Amino acid sequence: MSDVLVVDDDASIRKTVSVGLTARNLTVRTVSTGQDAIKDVKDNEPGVVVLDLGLPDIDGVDVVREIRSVSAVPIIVLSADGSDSRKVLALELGADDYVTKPFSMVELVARVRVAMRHRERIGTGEEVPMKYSIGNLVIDLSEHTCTVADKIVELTPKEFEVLAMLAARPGSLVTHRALLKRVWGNEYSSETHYLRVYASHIRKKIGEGPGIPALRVESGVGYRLVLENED
Amino acid sequence: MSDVLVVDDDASIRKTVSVGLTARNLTVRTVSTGQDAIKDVKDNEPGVVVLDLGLPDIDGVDVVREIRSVSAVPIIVLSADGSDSRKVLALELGADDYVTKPFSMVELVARVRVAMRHRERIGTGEEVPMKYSIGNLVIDLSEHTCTVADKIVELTPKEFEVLAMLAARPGSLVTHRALLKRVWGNEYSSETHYLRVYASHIRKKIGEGPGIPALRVESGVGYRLVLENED
DNA sequence: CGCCGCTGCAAAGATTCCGTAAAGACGTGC
DNA sequence: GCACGTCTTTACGGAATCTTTGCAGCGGCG
Repeated sequence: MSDVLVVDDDASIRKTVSVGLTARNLTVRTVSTGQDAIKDVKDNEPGVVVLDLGLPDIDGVDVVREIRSVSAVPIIVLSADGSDSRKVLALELGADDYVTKPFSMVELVARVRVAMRHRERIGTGEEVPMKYSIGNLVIDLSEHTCTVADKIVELTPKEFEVLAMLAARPGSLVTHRALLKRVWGNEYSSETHYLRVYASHIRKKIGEGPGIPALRVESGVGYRLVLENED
Repeated sequence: MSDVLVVDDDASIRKTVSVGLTARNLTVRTVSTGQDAIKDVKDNEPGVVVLDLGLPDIDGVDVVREIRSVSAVPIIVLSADGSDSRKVLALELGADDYVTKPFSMVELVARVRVAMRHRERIGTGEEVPMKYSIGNLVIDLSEHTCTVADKIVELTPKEFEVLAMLAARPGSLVTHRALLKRVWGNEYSSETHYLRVYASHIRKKIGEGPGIPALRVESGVGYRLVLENED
């Protein structure tokens, strides 16, 4: 229930985290590989998983996918640096939070506590969808594919992340800042020219027409994905 | 809950207001000094406060300040004449509306009702609602959209902010200064010509008609969004 | 009535923001 | 090294937005 599974190949991090969390009255179990992590989740149903993305055997993103296929346990991802694009992918796949290394123990403990409180809620129906459809556009997070009218559209990683974030809230405005923070990292939150370029690419790739959502800009604020009905 | 505290040193006004509001099924309590008013707010938590600015003991503006420091109760200010500059000050300190003496009972009752409706919203836990509806006008903050009778109205960022601020307190007066401060920043707080231009744009975009709130100006003071019922 | 402050509105100018293309930088695999 | 895909950076025309300005109308007041 209040046990934490820590997954990291680095023994010193396992030690630090383990000691830190134990000191806060949490039961900790540590493993060093993705295989063991998945097995432990199946066997012991931990309360929270703290997962390093850089594992020796399986890519951390795949571990998230695997865990999500069998459990709704909150996952906190440890990413090597802020620009690691896999952390975004991990979040899209259902990870709940991430912490960038190096991190302070206080921070991690805080996140773990938040995740535990969250956990009580997700059991009650609100699942993280693995697939977003807006008209003929389908973003499949688990397959990591984008299709328009059942035809696969090849997107680069960054294009996919931007589009996935917009597709997660169809019709809603997503600010420049939010997009930049999540896809490029906190420190890029004012480099809006990236968005201009990627918006252009995405539009070209998904095309336009009835049933295809349009990527609309709100000048100076952000972007949104809308399915329009021409009058 | 639906009780009104009337604060005025003039006994005849206390009587008039008291009778008028009671006739509309409202519970009325009257006091004659600022001291008593503040005490009553603390002790009895009235639903609305009707406050005369010209009190014998404490300046009305200070009473507003005091009440605001302990309660979010809507305050309707009574000012001696239209040129009383303290009414603007009172509004900026958090009063919700003002009525100039002499006033008609219908007018005051209407203001009290608006204030009560406003209060119900803040009372029900939803301190910062993500959506404001006034008749057919809906401002959705999370989607960042504005619709009139379910049709999307495209607003520029500044237009949206101005309208959202007014929609957050439907019927209540929002001062020029408050609008300018929030939308343009502190240093623009006297450039009222911006407001004239944007008020014009907003009116043109949301249109007018039954169910559509009107953007009314209170000359020299501020703007308000009111849903009118033409007779 | 004339003056004055405030407003609504329109139009033009200034500024910021966007879309697009194109070229350089970077890493990966051959 | 070379080819390739991706990301980053830059530049510029055009669009959208913001700011400024001018003028007419309205109401209060002497």
